[in-house]
Amino acid sequence: MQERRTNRERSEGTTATLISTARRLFVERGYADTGTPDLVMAAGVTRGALYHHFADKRALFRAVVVVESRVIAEAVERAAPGGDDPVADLIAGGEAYLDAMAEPGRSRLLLVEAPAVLGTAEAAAIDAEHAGRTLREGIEAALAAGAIRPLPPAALVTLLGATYDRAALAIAEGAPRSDCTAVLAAMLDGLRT
Amino acid sequence: MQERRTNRERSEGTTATLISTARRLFVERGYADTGTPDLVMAAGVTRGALYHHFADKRALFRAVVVVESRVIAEAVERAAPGGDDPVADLIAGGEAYLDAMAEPGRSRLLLVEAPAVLGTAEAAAIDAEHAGRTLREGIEAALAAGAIRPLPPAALVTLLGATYDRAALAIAEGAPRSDCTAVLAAMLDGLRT
DNA sequence: GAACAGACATACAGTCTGTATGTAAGCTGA
DNA sequence: TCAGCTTACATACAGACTGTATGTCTGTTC
Repeated sequence: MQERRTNRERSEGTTATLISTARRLFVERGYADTGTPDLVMAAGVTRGALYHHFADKRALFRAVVVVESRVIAEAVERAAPGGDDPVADLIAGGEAYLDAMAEPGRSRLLLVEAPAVLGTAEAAAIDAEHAGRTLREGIEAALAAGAIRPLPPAALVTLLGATYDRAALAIAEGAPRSDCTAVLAAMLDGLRT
Repeated sequence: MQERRTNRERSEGTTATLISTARRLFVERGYADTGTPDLVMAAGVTRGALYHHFADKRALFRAVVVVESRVIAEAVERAAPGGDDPVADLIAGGEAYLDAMAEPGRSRLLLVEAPAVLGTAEAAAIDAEHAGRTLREGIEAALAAGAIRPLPPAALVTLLGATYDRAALAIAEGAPRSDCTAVLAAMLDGLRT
């Protein structure tokens, strides 16, 4: 019953197991309260494997954040592929974002722990390649179409993104989603031409 | 030259020294990278003193967060004591908030580390007693005066607060303040009746 | 198939946190 | 005023964790 595997398969399998296990534990207990001994035990490997594939615990956490960010961005893009009404796309993308962020623990991982562990700069850079990118594209499209007021795009992306982020966190902590979306809609109104 | 001090004076002096030293080090290096040995060395006391006055490292951090929050809230209240134009007060308070948050490291401490270390619930509770309270009062006044649309107050406070928070962080990281305030003003416009 | 590289497993060193114990100084009632 | 008590520390210790160094075994390559 010895399963014979190529080296590449071994590596990919081990890293995938580590990342998925880390994702679960970091979500359940948080980064600081998840020790690498526990983590590798749950993954069925040893700390040697972890430190062979990742520079340190932080690098593993970063990998988890990248995977989660990618999942979010894909969900948003699926919901708002970019039609002829940019503001409607923004709203649809926002709803999809809140849906994707409803996955338990995800908002804490991406919005609370990631900036603290990786630093705001690195966390923002990861976001800018994924969910943040979809928001930026949506805003640029709306600006180009003249649908929203000519404001600095970078600040628009940052502040509108922050609003959606905190809405996701609030909903995860039990706030009524309809209340949040009502306020979000009003704020978006203010950006309209 | 033995200075004779009452026990109460000793305690107050030691805790004050610990808190101010911790504030400096947590701001400079962050919570996780500030060890208690370093901290007490810088404060000129021993770890025994620290653990005599605080339950654990987290409790000391919490004390720092409370002090900083209080400073912010006082600055905001000084700038917006509550006049007859609630929206103008909101804007003035927001400016004061951004000013107060410009103190280097403060935004990271309060907006990034506090939620990660204390948890979002406890960080939000502390905020709700200080800066968050001033915002809530401002919004309630504006709602009562009919100056802004009748939206759920809790969601308004949360999401508008989030926008100001992220603006403070962005400014601390070099974003042009005028860009941020322009977008903030537009979003506030959306809330107006 | 021999040399090499990759993928781990194990052992170790350093550091940190929280606790338990010891001590000196303030406080308090008779 | 002083014996007894309490507060405010200082010191010593135990447990845990992170990152590194070293050893081994399997796949790969020439």
